[in-house]
Amino acid sequence: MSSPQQPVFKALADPTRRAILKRLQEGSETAGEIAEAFAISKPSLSHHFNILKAAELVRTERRGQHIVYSLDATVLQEAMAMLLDLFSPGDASHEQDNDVE
Amino acid sequence: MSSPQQPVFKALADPTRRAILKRLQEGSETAGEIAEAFAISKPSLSHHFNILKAAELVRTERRGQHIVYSLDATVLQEAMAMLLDLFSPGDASHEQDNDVE
DNA sequence: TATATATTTAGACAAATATCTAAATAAAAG
DNA sequence: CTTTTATTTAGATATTTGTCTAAATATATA
Repeated sequence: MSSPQQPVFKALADPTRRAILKRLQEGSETAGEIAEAFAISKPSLSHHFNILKAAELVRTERRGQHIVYSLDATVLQEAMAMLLDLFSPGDASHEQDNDVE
Repeated sequence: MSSPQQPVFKALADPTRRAILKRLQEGSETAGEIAEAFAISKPSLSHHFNILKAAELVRTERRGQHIVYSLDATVLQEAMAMLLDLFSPGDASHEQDNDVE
């Protein structure tokens, strides 16, 4: 079994992506709206969107010419659970795979 | 203000490092003991230790010729808090800096 | 249909990362 | 004080990552 949350931790490792999630937490936004808030090019943002989508941290929906991004908290919860696990010695009943080859 | 938890998320992004933390959660170990559990070289592990130390996720203590590594959960809690923040729209009273240049 | 707007894909490139082997350092034991 | 054991540092290298510009795609509108 290989770690299903690897893409999530990778996604969270970048400050720009965390900032995107932070914005989306306040409400859905179009790619363009998000792009306005950052100093990097739209293609670069698009690349970050792809990583967030791959990690299932965001969902997308087309609305006319716009693509609306919104937060998907489900996977975030799993990542949290994994971190929580690091706190709680003893209870290893729901141990996760650690993906070391 | 620049993100103080950037090193933590970077540290957590690597599966080997997460596995190291996981082991330490069960109890402190020497560098050598940890190394035995992984298929990579000791210098490579040492590199990972440095990153974990820089993120303040582990502490070290010399015991004779051995160096004992143990988990430091403090910073982990802060990371958790940041993730938790992503869940709770509305309450922005303890908002964190997002470190986008 | 032609044009404008929104977003993504393609391809290039520099910087960061994970890994390795060889050498250095530190402590213990003979 | 020399040797062994434990760990780290140095330096090299291949891969991954974040960024860019230019081009492609998709939708809306004149």
